[in-house]
Amino acid sequence: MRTIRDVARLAGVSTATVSFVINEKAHVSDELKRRVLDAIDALNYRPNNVARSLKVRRTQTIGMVVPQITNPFFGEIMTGVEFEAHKSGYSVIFCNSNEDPALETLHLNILFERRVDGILLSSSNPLHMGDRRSTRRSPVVFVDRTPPGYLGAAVVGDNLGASREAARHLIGLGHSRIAIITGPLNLPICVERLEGFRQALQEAVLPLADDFVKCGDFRSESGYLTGLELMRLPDPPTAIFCSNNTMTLGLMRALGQLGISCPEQVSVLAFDDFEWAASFRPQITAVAQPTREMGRLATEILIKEIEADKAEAGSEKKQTVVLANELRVRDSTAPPNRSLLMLSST
Amino acid sequence: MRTIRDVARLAGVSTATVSFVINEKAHVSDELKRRVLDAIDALNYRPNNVARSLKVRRTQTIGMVVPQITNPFFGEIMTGVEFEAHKSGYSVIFCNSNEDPALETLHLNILFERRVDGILLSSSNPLHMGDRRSTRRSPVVFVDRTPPGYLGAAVVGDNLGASREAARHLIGLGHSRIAIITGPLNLPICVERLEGFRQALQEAVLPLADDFVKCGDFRSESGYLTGLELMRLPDPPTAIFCSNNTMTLGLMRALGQLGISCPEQVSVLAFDDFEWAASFRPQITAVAQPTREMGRLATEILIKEIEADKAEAGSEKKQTVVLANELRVRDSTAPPNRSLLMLSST
DNA sequence: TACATTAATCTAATCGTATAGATACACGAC
DNA sequence: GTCGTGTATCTATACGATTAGATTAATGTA
Repeated sequence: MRTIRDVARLAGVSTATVSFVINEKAHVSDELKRRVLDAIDALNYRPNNVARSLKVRRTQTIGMVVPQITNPFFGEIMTGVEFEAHKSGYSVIFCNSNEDPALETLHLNILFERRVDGILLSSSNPLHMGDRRSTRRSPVVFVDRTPPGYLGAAVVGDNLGASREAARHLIGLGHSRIAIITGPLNLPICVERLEGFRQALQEAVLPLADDFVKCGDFRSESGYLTGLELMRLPDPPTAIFCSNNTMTLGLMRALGQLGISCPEQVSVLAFDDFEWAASFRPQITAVAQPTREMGRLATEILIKEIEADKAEAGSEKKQTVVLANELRVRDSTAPPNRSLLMLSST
Repeated sequence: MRTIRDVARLAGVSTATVSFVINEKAHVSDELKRRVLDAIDALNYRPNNVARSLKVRRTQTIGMVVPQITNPFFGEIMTGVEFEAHKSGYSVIFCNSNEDPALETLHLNILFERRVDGILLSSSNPLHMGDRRSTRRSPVVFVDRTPPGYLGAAVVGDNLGASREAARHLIGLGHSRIAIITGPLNLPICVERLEGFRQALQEAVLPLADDFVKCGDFRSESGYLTGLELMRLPDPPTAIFCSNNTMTLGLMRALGQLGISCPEQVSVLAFDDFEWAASFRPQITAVAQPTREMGRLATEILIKEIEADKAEAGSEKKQTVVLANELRVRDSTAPPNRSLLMLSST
């Protein structure tokens, strides 16, 4: 492997000069510049960024930890992250915490030891206090999921507002027996989604039976199981609000298995849209979050913070940015069908 | 930021001793070990992996370049990669080439300058010869897509065999007017998929009209457009074989828009399965590739090669591993319906 | 001509770690 | 008591780049 010294020797200059032409940091005469470039070419030299990082104390790398690398929701976020990072000359290391707080902490430590310049975190750790030490070391921007009570830099969706709007939509269609499948309630986003749902029901003076609040774990299987439970109740709901995309997949599978048609017998409204939702039946009415933009914006903010760190240590106004979500009404929600309802409950 | 020297000073030992206890490379007395660990704890010291990498000339990092980070197909592969890499103590930098050969080359160069220990590549560059120089520098394992005529390390699916089997399935149902939507034909995998399809038709002595071979670009939109073209032919096909998942989404959208029902009026068979295929109507009959396993296995092979490089320069038997694909028959394929056919062609 | 100023280039230290080789010490065997 | 052997620890250099500060050359000015 060639080094900057090899290039310097072949070009008959000092290593400093080679460094200057590579990084365009100082003016170098045309003559020397040519010789250096020729030497680089002849030796097929590529700078070693590890050495560079050690010296300049920046790696041009950001780390991102997500709870489910498989979930297209995070896939879209990652796409936005990769795009924005690459645009600004950063590479990104993606890590999968698999919804496991311990694994998340492990990943954060690994990333720190690699001296990433900053971290994007979609946390699955509700007790994030213990990690303050490790996250405080380098700038962190939270994406989608923040720790409870967190007030620093973050980019999130309007979970409460969107859920309230979603529930209103169902109520507006005439539903009064509405159930919700929540995610793990130690995550703030899940509490917010439940809270928005509750508010809408309260506005409309509708009851919310305990039976109608099912707590899942964001995995497909839990959507399937809680879906079965709900629809096997003596008086099943006429509409279900499901708190994320993977659980919705499970829910739809449960309906299919029970032979319950949607939206004729039960309406389904999902949090999180999927790209392919428009290609199949029923087309799901969903709350769409601007995922790619979330990733892009979080990265932009993080990089701004990283580069500000250099200039001034004074911590800027770190703010949580809340992006608006959009309710996309499609075919899976419709007015309750009383005749069918009677049929199914006999 | 604390360094190993700070730890050594506080513990009253040399940096070598600290290094030994951290890496467990040599025996250190219990007494000193305790003092070192206490000092590490007191200073909240974290080793700097950048410096370590420079010294030992390994970064414990692998780079992966994929054509579409958004596509769940690659998402699954990445999941397998991340899992296996983390298991072996490697981090992974994911890059998105966005099906752009120039961007792919740029990413490969960036990864090389970062001195990744190895590279996983799902190439969108059909003329990959020019890159030999850059890819030869560190071990490379191709995943899913290989360059034409490539014979080195790779993990791929059995495209030809699976396509042949898929076409046989359609033929077995009684179809004789079968169309195909291919991907870009400069990619070997696309040629293979077309070839397998052709072989099955030849076996059955069925004709393949030029009209029935549409070339897409692996994006949803091209599936939509070619789908429209196919179904607007004077004599449209009774079955369509679609070469990847995103184009299938477009195709289904086209059918929906034209009011053509599947499988009653046309059967659809897709290459690439989706996790959610079982949750919606119609449930798509698909060729499922073992994506996660592809990623996992490719990573395992790559890491084995990396760690062998250390020991012996002798290039092992680098082989292309072909994983079997599975045809999952669901609802989107059925025998052609003659009465409906008559109806639609008048 | 002598001197100040500026620009181009070089010298040498540094980033934080790993590790080869040197050193010191303890323990038996003779 | 001497010598060899093995173990524990330390000293000092190297990894490959950047960059402050020194040096040299070129130019302008009085």
